[in-house]
Amino acid sequence: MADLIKNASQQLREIIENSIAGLVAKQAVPDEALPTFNIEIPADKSHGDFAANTAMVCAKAFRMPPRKIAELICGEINLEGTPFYKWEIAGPGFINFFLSKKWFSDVVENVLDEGDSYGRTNMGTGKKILVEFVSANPTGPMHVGNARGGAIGDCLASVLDWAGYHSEREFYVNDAGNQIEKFGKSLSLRYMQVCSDEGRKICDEAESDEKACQAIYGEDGNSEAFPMPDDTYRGVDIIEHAKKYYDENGNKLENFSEEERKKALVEFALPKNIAGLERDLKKYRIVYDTWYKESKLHESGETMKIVEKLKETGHTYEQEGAIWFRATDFGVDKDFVLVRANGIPTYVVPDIAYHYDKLVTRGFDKAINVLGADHHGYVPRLKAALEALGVDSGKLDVVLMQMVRLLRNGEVAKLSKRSGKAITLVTLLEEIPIDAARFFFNMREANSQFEFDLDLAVEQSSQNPVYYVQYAHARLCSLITNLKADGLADDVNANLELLDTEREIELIRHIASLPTEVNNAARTYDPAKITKYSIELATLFHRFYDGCSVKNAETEELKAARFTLCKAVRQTLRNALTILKIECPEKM
RNA sequence: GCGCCUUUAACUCAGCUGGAUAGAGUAACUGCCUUCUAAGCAGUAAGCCAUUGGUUCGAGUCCAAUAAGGCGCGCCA
Repeated sequence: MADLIKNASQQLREIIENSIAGLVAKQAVPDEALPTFNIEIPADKSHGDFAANTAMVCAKAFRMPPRKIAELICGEINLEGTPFYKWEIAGPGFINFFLSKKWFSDVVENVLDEGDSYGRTNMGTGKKILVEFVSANPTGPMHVGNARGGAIGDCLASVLDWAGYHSEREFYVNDAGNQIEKFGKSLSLRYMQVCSDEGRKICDEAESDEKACQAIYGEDGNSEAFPMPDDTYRGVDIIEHAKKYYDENGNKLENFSEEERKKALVEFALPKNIAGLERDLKKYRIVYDTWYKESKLHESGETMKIVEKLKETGHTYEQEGAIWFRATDFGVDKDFVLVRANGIPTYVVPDIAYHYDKLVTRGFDKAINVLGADHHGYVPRLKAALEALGVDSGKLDVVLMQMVRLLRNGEVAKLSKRSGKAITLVTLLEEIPIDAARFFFNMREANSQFEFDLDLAVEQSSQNPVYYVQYAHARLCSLITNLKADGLADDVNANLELLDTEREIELIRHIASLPTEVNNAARTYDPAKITKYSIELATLFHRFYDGCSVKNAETEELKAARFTLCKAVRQTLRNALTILKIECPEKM
C-alpha cells in the first residue's frame, strides 16, 4: 500500500523542518515557532513536482524577506538519499523540488508489484462506515433520482473501501407507515375494479395482460376508465398486482373487509416489489449488505422505545394531544411532532430509531446517507434528536444530491423512448448501457444539478467519455498482446529510468497519484474524482501512445521499458474502473 | 418571511486544507492514418471566476451584503 506521492511529500516536509532546525541552531534565523506551511503539487510542471511555501509563511515570524529565507533554507538542504535531485527558488519565494528518475521508475514497479490492489490506502484504518443509499419507496418503481443515488452511493462505498474503511451498503425499506396504507388502499381499489363486471370486461377484451392494464389505466395513460382518488398510487404496476392476484386467487377478497383485503394484497404485492428492487439494482451492479426493514423497528418495539427515551431527556412536550420534540433546544428553527394526536408516530420516529440502531446498537463509526436535496430540511431534525439521545450527530453525514434532468435531442425528456411511460431506473437502463449510466452519474459531484444527455450516453464515439476511457483500455490490451506475440517476455527486466520524455513522465506522475486521489475522494465523499481520474489517465495514455511508439522504439531497452509502463497503465486504469464498477473491454 | 444549495469560456463542468500565467470536454476552425486500434493525437480561438465591499504578503477559493436560479419550511415521507 505504498503511496509514493505521500511518502515523498512527507519526506520533503522533514527535510525542510530539519533545515530550519539547523538554521535555528546556527542562530541564522530567530527561534520562533514554525508557522504551518504547505507542500503542494504545482499546476505548472515547470515549477517542479512539489512546491513549499515555507519561506513566505515564515516572513513575518523571521522578519526577513521570503526569498532570503528560501536561500537560507536551501543552503542547509542535502538531497542525497532522498527522492529528489534538485531544488529551485522561484516566484515570490516558493521552493520547488524535482523528483529523480529513480522515483518515477519506482512508481511503475510499485504498480506492478501491488497489482489489483494498487490504489488502496489505509487512511480509514478499518473504521466502520455504513452507506445508506437509494432506499426507494417499495410501493413503486425506482425513478431517475434513484439511478443517480445508486451510482453515487455504490461508488462511494467502493471508494471508502479502497481508502481503508470497512464500508457496508444498506437499503432502508420503508415497508410500514402511511405510504404502505396508501399502497394497500390503491391495490384494494384496483382489485375491486378487476373483480367488477365492467373492469373484467375491459380486461377480457384486451389481448394481453399489459393491454388490460393499459385499458383500465386509460388509452392515453391519463384519463382512467376508473378514476382513483387523489391519495392513491395510480401507476400501472398497481393494476398489474391486482390483476395477478385475481388471476391466481379469483375474487375471494371481494367480500372481505376493506382492512383484510388491504392486508392480503399488501402481503401479496410488497415482497414482489422488494424482490424487484433487489433484482433491478443488481442489474445495475449494486448489491447490498443489508436490506433493513422499517417494520422490524415497529415489531421489536424500538420505535415506541425511542419516544420514551426522548421523553426522558426532557426535550419533549405535549400540545393539542400530540407529542412534540423541542428541536429549538438544539438550534433547529422549528419543533416537530413525534407522535400524532391519533397515537401514531410520524416518519421521523422510526428514522431516529433506525439511526440510533446504526450508530449505537450496531456501532458504526460513521453513517453516510445519500439523499435527494429535497430532504435537506430533515437532516438537522434527525441530528437534533440524536444529540438529545446522547449520540454524536457528527457521526451522521449526509450527501445531498441535486435533481437530474434528462435530455434527449436537447430537450428535457420525461418519457421512455421504448415504453413511452415515465422514465424509471429500469427503462433508463434499457435505453442506455449500464457502464454509461454508472459513469455519467459519477461524472459530476452529487451536489450539482446536472443534465444527463441520453443521446451522448448511447453514442459510441469519442464524444462519449465512457467510450474514450474504455477505448484506452482496449488499446492497451491490444498493444500488450501484440508486443508479447512479438517476443517480449511478460516479466522482461526493464530499465525504467529510460522513460524520460515529457509524455512518459506526465503519465507516470498521474499513475502515482491514484492513492492520493482515492483518499481525496473518500475524504470529500466524492467518487466523481475517480471518474475524472480515469478520464485524465486515458488522455495521458492516448497522448503517450501517439508520441511514443513502443513497437518501434529506438532501442530494445526502451521498448521493454515502455512495454512495462503500458502494463502499469493498464493495471492502474483497471483499478480505477473497478472502483466504479465499469467494465474494461479488451477489444472494441 | 426564514433556511439550505448553485452562479467560472458559446454549452456542460473541474479547480484538493487560500498560492505563481484560471483548466478540461463539447461545439467552431486548422493540421496528422503505406507505421502498435483515427472510438486517437496536435494546434487555433474563446474569461470582469454573478456584483460590491472586507480579511492578508496573496482571494475563483475565506467573511459580509446584493442579484439571479433551484429546493425546503405539514400531526406527508
